[in-house]
This record gives sequence, structure tokens and C-alpha cells, in this order.
Amino acid sequence: MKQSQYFLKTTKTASKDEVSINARLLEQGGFINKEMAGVYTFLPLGLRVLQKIENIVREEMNAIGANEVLMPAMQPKENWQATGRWDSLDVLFKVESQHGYQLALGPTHEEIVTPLGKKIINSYRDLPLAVYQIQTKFRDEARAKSGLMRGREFRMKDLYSFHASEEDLGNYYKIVAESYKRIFTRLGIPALYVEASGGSFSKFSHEFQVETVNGEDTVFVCKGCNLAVNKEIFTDEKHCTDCGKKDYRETKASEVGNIFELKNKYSDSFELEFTDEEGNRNPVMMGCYGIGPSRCMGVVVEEHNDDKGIIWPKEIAPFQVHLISLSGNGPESSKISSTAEQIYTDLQASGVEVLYDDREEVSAGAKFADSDIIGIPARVVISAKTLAQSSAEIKLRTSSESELIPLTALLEKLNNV
RNA sequence: CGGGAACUGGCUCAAUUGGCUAGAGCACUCGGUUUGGGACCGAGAGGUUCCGGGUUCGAGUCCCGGGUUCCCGACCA
Repeated sequence: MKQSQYFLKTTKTASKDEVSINARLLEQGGFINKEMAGVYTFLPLGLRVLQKIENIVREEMNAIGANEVLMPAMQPKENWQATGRWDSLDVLFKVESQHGYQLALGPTHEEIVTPLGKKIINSYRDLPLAVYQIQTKFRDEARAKSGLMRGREFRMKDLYSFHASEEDLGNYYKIVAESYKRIFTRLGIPALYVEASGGSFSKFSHEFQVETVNGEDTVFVCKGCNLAVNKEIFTDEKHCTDCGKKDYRETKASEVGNIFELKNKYSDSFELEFTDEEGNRNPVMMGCYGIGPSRCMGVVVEEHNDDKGIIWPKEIAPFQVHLISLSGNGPESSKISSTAEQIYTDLQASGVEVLYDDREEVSAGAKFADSDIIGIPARVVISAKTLAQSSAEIKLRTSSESELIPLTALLEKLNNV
């Protein structure tokens, strides 16, 4: 992508009353634009990151046998009344149609997926099953805060599983937990596995929490095995569920995922049952499992930055290479431009994702500053200096050192950054 | 939803005790110069000072009501 044609504008200064790092850097870098408190546009650069995160989640969900679906954001009031949550869920957005009926904007999808399960599930032979979606959710938060960390409209991957027994549910729950650990590691935000309350869903649940100084949660981490406990259910007398020790360290963390054993809670509301081997009707055992990709994006920025900007982990960076041409107006100007152009073409042909800063009339310093805040892993500079040695300069965003690479070796080098 | 703070051009901020035609930097347009860390010179465009009332000869500034945003708390399926 040529930067001169990209829907992108960085700014030197962040909005004065934004405090959170992710909001400041993502807005300054031209990744997102705030429309209202807790509601953002994902600009091209930000959308690329979001889609990479979602694709990692998608890959891992597919790998554990879950089927992708897409359920509606607009949901019938009756379904929410059936579970009692039309009145009890305080963050539910209720929409009044001009034609006189009401509906809900989905904050989660038990009210859709459970009746949906009735269309597919009749027999124990139909079980187990798992479906997931990656979708925009709506929650009428009393207080949206901290950029992408708590929005009123946000992206969520929600997975629902259906089982013939609690035991089978428990087994799948563990499979999902392992899948989640892989996901967060791939995103560059390895997460703690945390015992927590289940809220209105279940007595207990497990959260995935990323240790970060600005975290909104407090967790206690077992020094023996690293299993953690959320402050909300922690007591001094508690022995670790996993290793039995009673030695913890306290830390701040941000929640990026949460998994629940719903069991028959929602099956009962919608009479989702199956016939077992003996011909008896039993409620389907359900689990639900959530990850917020947009929130994850915020947490990644909170964790991966320096005083100059964002430092994207390679796997979710919007581009792998930021190619910068410092063509200037000198005698070498056109040669520099044409060399950079050729490198850009070659990189694209070999499948490297490259953002090419081909802008003329922009100073070197401004281009470097932009490159730093955008945070692409590898920066490649073509200038009169580098061409004098038939080379390009490579600098990794994580490093302060740069390296001259002969143009003849550049492509191979960049295919392996 | 309780408490605190803020709101002036696209962005960041000025504006004395209530006083003249509301200023500057960034960004933008034109001309020139410049090209390895957010260059420089000149010219230009850009304003319902969040909204509505009130006090006053006079309100960006004071008072009342409302809105929005950020922060703390509550909440967090």
C-alpha cells in the first residue's frame, strides 16, 4: 500500500483528556477514530490489526472443531423475556422501533444460540456441537473507558458448545482453555488462567488476564504453578486448586477472555433437550466462551509501546515492512524513487505486506516519526546515502540499531524478518 | 448511576479584575527554499468561544439549567 494513497493521518499531539495509552497511541497513529465515548471507527490501519487478531482467533476456533456462524445483532424482545434478562441485564440496549415494537441489540448471544440449537439438536447422536461467531456487540455501559478497553460497541468472539453430559462439557471446557492460552500467546499477550466468579452465568468461571500495570483487575498468582485467583473470590486461607500451595503474589491485570459452564441454565429457558440412549429427554449442557478482539488490540498496545509509539508484535502488525523513500530534490532524487518503487513491487510480488511511504514533500524526520508511532516491525529506508553503497537500511522497531543490506540481498532478508 | 475536572478554528493551547477587531503553534492552501529525526521564509484560508437562559453599558470570562468528554467509584453478563 502506498502511503500517499492511504486513508491515514497521524497527529503529533493526542487529545488532551485521553489518558489511557491505547487510546492515545491508536488515535495518534491513525488506527482508530473516536465517534462517541466507547464507540470507534477502525481506520484502514486499525482494521488490518483487528482482522489479524480475529483471524488468529478464527484459526484456533476452527482447530478445536467449532463452526463459524453469524448471528444477528438485532434480537427479539421475547427471547430476552424468556430468560428474564430483558429486565435484569442493565447493559442491555433496548431499541424502540418507529413501528411500535421493541428489540434488543445483542450484548451476548445465549438468547439466539440456544433456540437455534433446537433446530439442529434432537438426539445424543447430534452431540457434541460447537458454534462461534466474531461479531459486533453492544452494551450500554454506564461508563465507557480507557479507549478500546471498555466500549459500548466492540468486537467479540463468542463460542457456544452443546453437550450430552456435564462430563463432556467439562472436557471441552478444558480444550477451549488450552486454545485460549495459545491465542493470547500468539497475540503477544500471554494470559494468566484465573479462577473467578461466574456472575449471573454460573457459580465459578475462568478468566484470562494479562498482567499489566494499568489493569482494572487485581489477581493473586500462585507462586507454585501460576494458576491465579481473581480478587473477587480470593481469601487468605485459599489453597491453590492446582498445586495445593498457599503462596501468592498480587498483581494488576486486564481481562481478555472469560469462559463459563452454563450447564442447563439457558437450555431450561428454551427447553433445549435431547433424547439419550434410553429414550429419555434431557437438557443439553452448554458452555459459553468469550474473547474481545478489539479489547485485545487495546491490551496489546498497552503492553507493547515506547515513548515514540506502538511496537506491534509481528503476527498482528498491520504490515511487516515499512518502506521509506527519502528521495529529496537532489540529483539522485529520481533514482531513489525508482529504486524504492522497484523494491515495493518486488516485496509485494513475494507476498510481503509492505506499507510504502512514497510521499514527496514530507521531511525525513516526519517520516521517521510516523514510522515509529505506527510501529511496523521492520523499517527499510532508501536514500542517497544507502544508494551510494548500493544498499538499503533496515531497522527493526524493537531495536535502536540499523543495518545496511546490499540491494541484491534485500528481498531474501525481508522475507525472513 | 454517585463524585471530580474539562469544553475556545481539524488538533494542542493563550486571552490580565468582566473591556478594543478572540491570539499562537501544529495541520491545510499558494510561492520560494530545503531533504537522515516531526525544516525554514513569505502570503492565505479557517471561529455560533458546547447549547439555552440570566446579570451587566459591556460576557470566552460571572450566575442558573442542560449537553458532551475524561478521571475516580459502583457495575461488569
